[in-house]
Amino acid sequence: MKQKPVTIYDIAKEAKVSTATVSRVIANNYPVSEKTKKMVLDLIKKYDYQPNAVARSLTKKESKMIGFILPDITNPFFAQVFIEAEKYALTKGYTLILGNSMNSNEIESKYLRDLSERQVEGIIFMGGRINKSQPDHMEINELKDVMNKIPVIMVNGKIDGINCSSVHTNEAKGIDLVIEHLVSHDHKKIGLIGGVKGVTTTDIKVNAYWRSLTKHGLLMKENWQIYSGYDVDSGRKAVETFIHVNESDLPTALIGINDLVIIGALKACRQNHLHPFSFVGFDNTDLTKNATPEITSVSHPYKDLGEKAIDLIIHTKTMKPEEIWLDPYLAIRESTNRPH
Amino acid sequence: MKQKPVTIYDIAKEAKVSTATVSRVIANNYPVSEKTKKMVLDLIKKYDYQPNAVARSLTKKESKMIGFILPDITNPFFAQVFIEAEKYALTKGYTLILGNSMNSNEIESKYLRDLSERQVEGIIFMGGRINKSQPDHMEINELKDVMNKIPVIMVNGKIDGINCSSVHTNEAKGIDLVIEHLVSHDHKKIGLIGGVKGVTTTDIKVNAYWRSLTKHGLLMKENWQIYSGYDVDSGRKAVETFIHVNESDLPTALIGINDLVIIGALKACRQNHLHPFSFVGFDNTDLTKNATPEITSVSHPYKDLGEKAIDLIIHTKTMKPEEIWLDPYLAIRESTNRPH
DNA sequence: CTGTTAGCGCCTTCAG
DNA sequence: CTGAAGGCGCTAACAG
Repeated sequence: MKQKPVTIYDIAKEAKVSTATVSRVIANNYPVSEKTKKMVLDLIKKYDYQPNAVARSLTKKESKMIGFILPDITNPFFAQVFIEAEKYALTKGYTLILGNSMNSNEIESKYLRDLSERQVEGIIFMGGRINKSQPDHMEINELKDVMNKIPVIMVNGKIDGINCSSVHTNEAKGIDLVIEHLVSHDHKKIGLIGGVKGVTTTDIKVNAYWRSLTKHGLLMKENWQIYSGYDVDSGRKAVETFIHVNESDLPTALIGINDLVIIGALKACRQNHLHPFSFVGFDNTDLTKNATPEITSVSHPYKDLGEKAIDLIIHTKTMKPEEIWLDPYLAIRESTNRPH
Repeated sequence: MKQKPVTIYDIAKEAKVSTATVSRVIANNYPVSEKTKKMVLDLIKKYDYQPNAVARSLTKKESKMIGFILPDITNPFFAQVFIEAEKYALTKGYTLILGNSMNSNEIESKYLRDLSERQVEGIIFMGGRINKSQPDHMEINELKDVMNKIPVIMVNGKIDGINCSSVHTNEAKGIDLVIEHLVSHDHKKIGLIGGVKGVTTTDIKVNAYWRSLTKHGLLMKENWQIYSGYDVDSGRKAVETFIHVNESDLPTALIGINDLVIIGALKACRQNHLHPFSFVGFDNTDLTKNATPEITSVSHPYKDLGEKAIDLIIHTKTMKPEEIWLDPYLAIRESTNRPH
């Protein structure tokens, strides 16, 4: 089964030319006579010769690989960004290596190291340590070590003390869009649920929420903003505390820190026969389209996010750190209506 | 920012030993005096030296990378398997390279080629060409070419004319489980929707469906099995044709070829005020847990699927092709009840 | 247009 | 226990 691989040398020998010539016809970046070119090409086909990318990487000192570290590809939000990045990278001749950290710091570190040893030309980082407002020293230092060797860029994240390029969804603007939308549907009492205080993206959204309420002169009740986490169950729990705490004075619309949370909230409301709510998610994952009712959600500019991330890696060698901000948009669906 | 990388040679020089010695302390597989070992280790730390995995791959002729080609990582079914494989691979010292084919034949071919050039030690293949009952010659030949060089293994797929190792979910058994479950809840009229005739997994499920109905002596109506595709919309469409074709004589339970289809069906039923149905999905993705009601679904043995796939790659060098069949189980949820 | 010659960074005999 | 030397497969000057 495993045949010994044919090398550029084998081809050269049989073609009675030098390896340099073979290399040239493969790279096709240098004049070679039509005749020898054809001959070499024929042999390449005959033996199904494939250049050894590892050897090439070693000589050229470029691996044409880019690392991508994220917490969990099973999460459609990350998967969306990743796949856009991959599609784009492919057109540029790059291959991505995905590292799922599973929210484990050690695995994150392991991949950081592994990818760098594998000579990836850059690492795209999403989630994990780059979203903590208080990352520890070790974590920062590891990143810095890697950044001494290859460019690291962050998607929707930022760490104090690390100065690298990044692409961001303007999530604050996303919240603005939601609230404008709700206000235009006559909602005056709007709640925000989910997330964890101290996680960058949560903080951004929460701040934007309060700012936007103020701007629209809406009622602000501290109890209408509830931290609870990021999964479906967090959404359910949030609704329950909600009912407890706010009793009769409930908002007419609920914004989830992400889609999972709002789905949990929707389920909980249904179980408790609470219908006056409008629901808005964040991330615009498939979940929102598949839910009943279909849920309005803020969408990241996935394509741009992925493509810019790749561009930053490819070009960062020659550029100084750059921060790119991209606007989200609102995917409006059935879950937002006028309050009764 | 980009400092010139420190090599094994730099370390050797400063330690006044040979590169061989440094190599030995790194590999830690050969006697080296404690003193020089410590010295080298200190220097490695001092310069944050990391061995160049590309160079190592070249000399050792092993890349410690495994390729994984699948249609779309955004699909939680594939993502599940991939992530289990990745976790396991990591413990074995391997890194996975993911290739999303986006259901494009060309991309599939491109990755097949790219991964093989990158010297991955094997390729795990899911979906795409390995699920067609009539793959074309080109597709098969490409696979064969690759298989001459490195092991290829298939997950839940098989092609005539290709003889390689594979891991499978026993999907027929999954259908059996569903029907038993439904029968035990007094269902006698059971439908199956979704899928495409000629796609291996669909064919398996459809065959199992008829066989199981026979076995239980249930009513078999040709119109109760409807091909329609794999996405949410296919589910919706299936229900609509259903209503058209079967008019008053509707089954009391519906099985979806996968979770997406059953979710579409659920939505359509709700819109048409059709409530007597019980619903069962296939794949046990998060979708089923997040739906309302939560949907009963057949679960693949994800962990085993992923781990066996890796094992097959790692060990296949010394073994002859092997076919592993794993049993699914039924995740029972709210969507299956007794018929009225 | 083509061949020769050095490496790329590391590992692995083979001698000490 | 340690060093010297060769080579993995390919590319990039440098000569012709």
